[in-house]
Amino acid sequence: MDDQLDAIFSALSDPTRRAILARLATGKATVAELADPFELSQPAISKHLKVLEQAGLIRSGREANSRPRVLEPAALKTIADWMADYRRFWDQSFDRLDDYLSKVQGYEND
Amino acid sequence: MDDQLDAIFSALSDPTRRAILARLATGKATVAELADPFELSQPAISKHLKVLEQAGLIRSGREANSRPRVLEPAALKTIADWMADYRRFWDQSFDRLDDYLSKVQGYEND
DNA sequence: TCCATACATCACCACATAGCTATATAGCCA
DNA sequence: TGGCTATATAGCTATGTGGTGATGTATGGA
Repeated sequence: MDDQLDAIFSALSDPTRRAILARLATGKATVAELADPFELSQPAISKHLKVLEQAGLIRSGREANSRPRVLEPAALKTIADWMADYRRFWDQSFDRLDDYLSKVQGYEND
Repeated sequence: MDDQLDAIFSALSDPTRRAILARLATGKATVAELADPFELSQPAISKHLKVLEQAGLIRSGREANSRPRVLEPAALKTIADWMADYRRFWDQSFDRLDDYLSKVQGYEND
């Protein structure tokens, strides 16, 4: 799971890849559609997509002869969980809300 | 600010650096203390610390002839803010809580 | 069957990164 | 001043990453 964090953070460290995720947040897209905003070659985009897919941030589908990508949000939850340990450092009010929610939702309280 | 995200995500993509942050979450520490758990040379640790510092994730102090590091949580908030755009994809209940808090805090004065 | 489309993969290059050892620098103390 | 401690920097090597153009592969249609 350390490896997973490595892969996810590393994938997110590139602005092209973050832009691709932002596009996929609006819905699935083909490789050509994802490549369109960039001045990069198609193989370069395919490489970025491979990095994102291996990090678990996106998935590939198959429709006719295109391979549309979709966002895979679970991977982002992985880093949100990692960050939870640090949240208290930057946002105490967040902690208060979290406490409130735990109680409301009936989660256990430690 | 894209550069900042690059630097932060890139810094977090290394398990040694994440372990260093975890240690610093328990309080400030000298380079020697931070290096202790690892089988790496002292210069290797100093390099990692430089990466973390340039990403804004830690700060250096000065005490006698040591240079203790402390956590700098604001940088983590930067990526939390980036992730906020995606939170709806993995946790709808989180959204509900967030709405609740915005309202509650809208009537508070802190 | 043959061609076009959409994409993946290959082979290569330039540069960045992580590690090492050796050495430099800064503060403290005798 | 000289020496000890703590840490940074320099110089080197090996490997990883991001880009390219060329080529391979799968699907759909004429």
